[in-house]
Amino acid sequence: MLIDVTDSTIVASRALLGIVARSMSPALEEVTVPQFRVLVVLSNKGGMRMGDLAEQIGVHPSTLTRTVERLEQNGFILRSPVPGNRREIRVSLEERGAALVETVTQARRATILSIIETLPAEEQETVKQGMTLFARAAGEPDPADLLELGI
Amino acid sequence: MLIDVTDSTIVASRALLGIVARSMSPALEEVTVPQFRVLVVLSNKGGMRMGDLAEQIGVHPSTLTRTVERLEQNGFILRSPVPGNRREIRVSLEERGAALVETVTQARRATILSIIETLPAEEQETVKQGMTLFARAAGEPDPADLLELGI
DNA sequence: TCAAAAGGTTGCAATCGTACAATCTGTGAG
DNA sequence: CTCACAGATTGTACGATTGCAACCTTTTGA
Repeated sequence: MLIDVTDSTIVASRALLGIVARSMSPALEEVTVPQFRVLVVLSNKGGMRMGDLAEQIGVHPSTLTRTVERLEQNGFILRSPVPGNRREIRVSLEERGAALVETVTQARRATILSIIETLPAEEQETVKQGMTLFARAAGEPDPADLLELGI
Repeated sequence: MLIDVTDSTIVASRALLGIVARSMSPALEEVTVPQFRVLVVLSNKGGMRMGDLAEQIGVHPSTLTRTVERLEQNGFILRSPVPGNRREIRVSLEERGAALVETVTQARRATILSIIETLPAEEQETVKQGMTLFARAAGEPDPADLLELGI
């Protein structure tokens, strides 16, 4: 029985992964995965200093400088001086960057919604309860893990 | 209500994605993501010709040649001539490659199992039903989508 | 038999990500 | 004021992915 639940969950996870990957795929024609990670972090946590961003993402500051450079050149983000401190640089999302993340998020939601819509109401309720229980038991995922995939 | 189910599912998907990413992360210290994709395909579909493998993965044959070269040098896969045809080359998993994929799969199962174990039996049942319903409604994910993430 | 097609590999070039070391500018403590 | 430290960028180097074009060998069809 325990095996049953695990198997069901693994199968469902494959379906969800497919959805996530597909939702991201258009974005990956505009930016690379590491670049998208930057956008996602900025979207979740808001603008921040270069150093903090590098730490969040887990790359060397010099690496981030180059990545951010490319993102800025393509209009996804903005680098601006911090008032009152001329050493630090603040990075934040430009409209284009925010829109890209938003597009992916919306696509994901829309896909899931369209799948759930195909179920009768009482089955929707079951899905909701099952997902909620699992999510609660699993706890919040480590953000660093999610970043690995650029979520 | 529809929104509720969608939200629950999205939250659960984040948890599942964290699990998937974390399970993959040790493997990514041994191979790159594109390399891992090759291993996964070979694990799922068995050995095949270079050309077919390139098509499965969606890269140019010449790209695959180089990737496979590296995997072979590190003992993850094997390139062997096809008997009866001296043009084609068959690629298949070496023990080391199979073990790597297996490790990731097992880690994923173990994590999910450990989470589900924390639930009382009747909640496990609910999770099972919910996951099963969702998975069925979602259908099989397009393998090409999954590959995007190296699953 | 011979030319065309199939299957793979090599040469070449561009792009990224990555880190380390060195550097430059600013800040802050003494 | 000066010196150590903080924050970020530049110089440098390397490895990986990627595709295109050219090429070699083998197969196959006319």
